[in-house]
Amino acid sequence: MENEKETKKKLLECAMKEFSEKGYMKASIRNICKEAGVTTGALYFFFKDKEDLFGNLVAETLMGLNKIIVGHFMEEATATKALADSDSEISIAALAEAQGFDDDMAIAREVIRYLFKHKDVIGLLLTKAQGSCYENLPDIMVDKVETHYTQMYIAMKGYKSKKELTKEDKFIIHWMSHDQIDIFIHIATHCKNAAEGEKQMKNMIAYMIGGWYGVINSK
Amino acid sequence: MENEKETKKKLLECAMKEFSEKGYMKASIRNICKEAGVTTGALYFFFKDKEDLFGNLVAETLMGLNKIIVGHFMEEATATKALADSDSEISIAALAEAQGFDDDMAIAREVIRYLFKHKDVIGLLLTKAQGSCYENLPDIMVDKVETHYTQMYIAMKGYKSKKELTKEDKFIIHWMSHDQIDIFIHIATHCKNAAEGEKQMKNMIAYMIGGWYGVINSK
Amino acid sequence: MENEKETKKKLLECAMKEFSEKGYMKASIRNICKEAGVTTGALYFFFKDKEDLFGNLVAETLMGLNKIIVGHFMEEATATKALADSDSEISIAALAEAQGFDDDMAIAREVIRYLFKHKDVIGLLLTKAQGSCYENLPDIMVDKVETHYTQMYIAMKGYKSKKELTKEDKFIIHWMSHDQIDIFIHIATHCKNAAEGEKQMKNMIAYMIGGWYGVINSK
Amino acid sequence: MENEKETKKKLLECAMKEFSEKGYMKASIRNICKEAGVTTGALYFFFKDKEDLFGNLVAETLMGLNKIIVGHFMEEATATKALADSDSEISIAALAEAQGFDDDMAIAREVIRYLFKHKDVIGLLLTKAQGSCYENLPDIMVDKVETHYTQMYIAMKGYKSKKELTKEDKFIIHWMSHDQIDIFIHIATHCKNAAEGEKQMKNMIAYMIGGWYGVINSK
DNA sequence: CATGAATGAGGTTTCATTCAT
DNA sequence: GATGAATGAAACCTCATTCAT
Repeated sequence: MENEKETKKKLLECAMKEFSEKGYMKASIRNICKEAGVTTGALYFFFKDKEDLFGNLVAETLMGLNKIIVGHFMEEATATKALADSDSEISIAALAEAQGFDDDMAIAREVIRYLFKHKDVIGLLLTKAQGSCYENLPDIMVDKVETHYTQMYIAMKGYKSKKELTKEDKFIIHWMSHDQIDIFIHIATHCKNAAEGEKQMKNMIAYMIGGWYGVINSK
Repeated sequence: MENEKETKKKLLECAMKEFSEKGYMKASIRNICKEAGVTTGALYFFFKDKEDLFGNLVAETLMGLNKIIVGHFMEEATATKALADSDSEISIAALAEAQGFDDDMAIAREVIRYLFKHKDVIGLLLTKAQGSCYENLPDIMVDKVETHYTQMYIAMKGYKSKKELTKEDKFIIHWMSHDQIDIFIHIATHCKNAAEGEKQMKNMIAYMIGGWYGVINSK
Repeated sequence: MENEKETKKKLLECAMKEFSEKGYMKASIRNICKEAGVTTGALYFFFKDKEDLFGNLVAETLMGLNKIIVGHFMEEATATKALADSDSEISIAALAEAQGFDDDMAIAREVIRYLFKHKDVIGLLLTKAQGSCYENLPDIMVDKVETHYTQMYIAMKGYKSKKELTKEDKFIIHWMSHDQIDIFIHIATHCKNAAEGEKQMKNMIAYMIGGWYGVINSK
Repeated sequence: MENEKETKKKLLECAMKEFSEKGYMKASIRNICKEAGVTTGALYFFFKDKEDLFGNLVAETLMGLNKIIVGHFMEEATATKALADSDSEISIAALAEAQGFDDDMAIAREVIRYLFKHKDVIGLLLTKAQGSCYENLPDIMVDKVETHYTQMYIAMKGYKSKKELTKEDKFIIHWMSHDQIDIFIHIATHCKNAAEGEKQMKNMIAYMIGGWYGVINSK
């Protein structure tokens, strides 16, 4: 009863090690099994295939991350949108600043804590997934953030509708969304722990906010 | 004499196609040769191994890129350093702004033109090199930029020496260097041509400058 | 007590499905168990191995079929033999015709009804058994029929003993036996139900009888 | 130069042996290579995959067989059709008999000779191909013969058009077509050589002709 | 009666590379 | 310069079967 999942655990551990060292594609099922002291058949009893094995390593963490990101940015998007529907122009910009950015640190803090709570899995997902179905994860997260940032950008620019967005607007919004995700990735992959991550995050946020205003105020 | 380099050219063309489609690791030497209408033996006459083949595709472009980046940022670094050695504090910041940023567009323009002049090879290097010895290229370029940015940061912060740099300073400098490179990559991979790239670059620079000031001015 | 045979039944059902769809060799024990919602261990409690599982599916039907064929053809063989031992030559041919063929429809009808009563199992046996120990079933049945047909052939040819059979005689007897079985297989696999099978059987019998006379009367 | 295709030949020989002994599905690529004293990679230099290997063994023979069967039965079909378009009813039946059957022996002789000329390959195709793309070969040949036999049946029945064919007619035509092919298979798999095959064929043809008349004349 | 776990051998196919000619 | 042939290792995966519990 106690050691009933010993093998599976061992397999997952060894898989984690192998994937972390070699990346998804170069990781060898044989190696993982050999390391775990088990035949390949045993692995295939627990996991459907290589992808499933990788999935078992990251799925839970990924869902949690997703919940946090979608959750927060959706909340905000709704709030921003509500305000964007009101009349006074000044208040919009003020609010965007007050609500959009000042809250950022809080959100970021949660994200970062989560990232570090699952540091190794996150590392796998962000830098070792090439060849698996998770290889586009950052892009997917960027997409989610982008929706939110588009609303915020519209509000700050004083646009009345999405239709006023130029090609250039869209491009820079995409970039800033991308950069937002990249900041998280950077912190996750360059800081030792959450405490340090949060500390560095302050500058990162200053950078981002500065960047936003740079863009918004540029002619 | 005439067709003796025909085969090599064909091979390189087909290799470019294969690597571009599948990435370094999934690319198949056999496929490349089949496509080129040549046996694998022939390929190994011209190239030492898979890595060498890839290298032949990208080496020249890479060296050119290197020259541009190193060249420019080194020039600047020298100039900035000279100024940093002078006394007046005000002039330093003013200069950093005047010289550091205003010139950025010029440099960026050159880089971008170069990127688009070798768009396909650059694409290979930036997004398809995983598994080859070039997979860390962006990191290497970041390192180069970082030297320059460190000088600039010191100047703008009014530090008197490198020794005043805190851990946080170093971290954000690294991030901004990374982001600078990322901006180039983003443009190279998201714009159709140099003209569009340059157009989008304006906002990108506004973003970066804003970011810098955000960081420098943050308490 | 009640559900103790539930599992076995379920297993047999799923085995039937799997064997029918993929044939003996390609059928997967794992699949069968998965489909039955049971582990492979359970299957091996009820059945010795793959072959035993297949056997359990077909054994009963096979025995019944065997009984019918052997039974009937043996009866006939005895009857024909008795007549063959009598003297009058004419009566032999007349009888062979009168008794041998006219009864065929009755026998065939019974066989066909049986085949369709166990259509699915018969289908398994006749077309999906390759790789199992039943793959030669048709040959075995042919052998049984052949004994009978040999007697009948001797009678119709007016031979006095088995020894008069030439190599050619034996060959065509074997063929006709084979064809007889093939007719049953053809009907079992090409007709929807017994009724249709019986209807088509008329022509088949006309064909066979015609064939026999063709052979008997040929120089 | 002389032994340049030694390996391929060896591989084909061993493949022939393995397929003949175990059938397509149970045949093992590894075994074939081991037997040939070659690594699996070598096999995959010459053949695309298992199916291609099997195909190389049978393709040529199969095409030849096809040519013979299609060729002959098409000729006949044309001839019969031409006659069927003429007026006198009697002549049609007479002709069908005279031309349709009397020529059968000649055609059969050619087919049989061909079968025995490629006895082993034919054996492979007819009894060992299950699991490969050739597993339905007999059915395909039956289809080809069936077209011809349908014309012949119409002529002998005195029908004026295909539309007069009942379901029963079609069924028995299919059967007789099937049986025709089966006769060839039977001979190919039961006779030692062409000479014996041809000898046995006489009775087989008598059987078939008798069968046809049995069917045609049955009420 | 059945589970869950594991074996071990085997399956086909692909890979980058080598080398005599 | 290039071919054709071959290597040998490795890839992922599936199989029927066993057995302690």
